[in-house]
Amino acid sequence: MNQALQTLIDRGFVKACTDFDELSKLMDQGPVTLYVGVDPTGSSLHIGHMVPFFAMHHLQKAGHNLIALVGGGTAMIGDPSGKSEMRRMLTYEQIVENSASIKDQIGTVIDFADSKEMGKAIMLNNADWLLELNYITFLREIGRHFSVNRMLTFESYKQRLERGLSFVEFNYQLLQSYDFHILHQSQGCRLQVGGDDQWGNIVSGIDLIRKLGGEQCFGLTFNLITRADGHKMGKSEKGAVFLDPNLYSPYDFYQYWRNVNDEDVVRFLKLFTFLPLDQIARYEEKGANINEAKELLAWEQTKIIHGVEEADKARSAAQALFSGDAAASSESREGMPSITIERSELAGGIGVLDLFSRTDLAKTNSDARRLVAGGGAWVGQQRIDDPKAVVDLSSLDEYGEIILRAGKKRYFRIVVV
RNA sequence: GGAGAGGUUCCCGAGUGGCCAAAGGGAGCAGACUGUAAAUCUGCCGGUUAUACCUUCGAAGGUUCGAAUCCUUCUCUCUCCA
Repeated sequence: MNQALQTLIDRGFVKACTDFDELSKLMDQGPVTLYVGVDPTGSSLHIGHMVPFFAMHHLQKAGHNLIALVGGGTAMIGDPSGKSEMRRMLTYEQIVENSASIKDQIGTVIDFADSKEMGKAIMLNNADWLLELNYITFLREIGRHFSVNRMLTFESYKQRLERGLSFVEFNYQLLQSYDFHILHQSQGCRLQVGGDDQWGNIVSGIDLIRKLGGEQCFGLTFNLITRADGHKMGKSEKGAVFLDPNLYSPYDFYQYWRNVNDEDVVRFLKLFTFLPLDQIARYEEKGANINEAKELLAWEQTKIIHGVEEADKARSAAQALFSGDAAASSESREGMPSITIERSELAGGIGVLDLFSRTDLAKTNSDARRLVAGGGAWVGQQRIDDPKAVVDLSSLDEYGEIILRAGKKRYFRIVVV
């Protein structure tokens, strides 16, 4: 088996391949150009989106060339694969804007700069060829190769037939197949990778290329990553775990990984970090320090996405807080989510409910009230049991700040200016 | 185009004139237990200037002392027929 391909298998990425043996041979012969589709429907990716890119990182290191294809054209339609509802349509401007920020995020894992010892990586937008398509020409040249009977046998469409599927969405597979064809022609792309939900679309792209007289192409899909508790990867109580630090703070990001299930740690270390497998193997032995593994995972992952500095900050903040030493060094506090409050306002006294609801710890006053009633609200080292309690300058700690806490894990820093 | 079923609080899903801010489950939050894990148990789970008040049951009107519940129109979804 080809070394790079074997790496992906060993690290737990691979779900299926159209032809392992042939693909392996091709990859042995030299750099292969491969592509993955990127969904630009949001301004930020979340960690669930990153799986293919972590996989591609390993391929790029092995010298293969990558194409991240932004679905600027297809996003204007919506993909039915595995979705229970039609995606909302976006304007072209939104998509272009999203693509730019998404490229930066992908850039944390794969390298768009031209470095000699690795494969090249580029980003393309299928709007460049889809928007100018002529309907009749498309039907004549592409549409005739698709059998509706066959399409209806695909699992993704079967599900949607239960709930309803618009004609527009039904066309998605043709467009994605056409993308592959275009990339094969213009970039020599031989391989499409993606989540397992893309299997049907990938296979039909390969078929299309063959029917149009192209070379044999390949498809490789990755496991859809699940969590031991059955939740979707990348979803947290706060919503999606976005990569954009403004949507999901590096501290919370770190905490997300720090709190993964025991059963998930090793699997995630393989998938979401670049640590060598023998180093990860240590944590597979029974009796291994599982909490150390979680810290490692959280730090590595935060480092990759947000950089070493943020990773260190998040780690020291977390370590300080959870060791019970909430008044830890001032650097460790910087990793904590915070808001600022005017000194004069604090001097006049602020009700605890008001204060909590101004942070992320409570959404509303009522929410804060429930927190207090439940015994989960803390100001500094002091538990608050009176919803009418008032916080003023006397609550400041030795750093002239106030650390609020909700429950055991959620901290928030009030900076006085 | 015709016939029928239906849109309930984050999700699923009860409720068919007052006892409904709306059963039950899930998710979520908090407490206990722990290892910043899981499982389990307990409480909470629309909003507010909070034992009361305000806004919710697809939308707008109407009947009524009183409507998520009845009537009208509109709208969306699904099923069957063409």
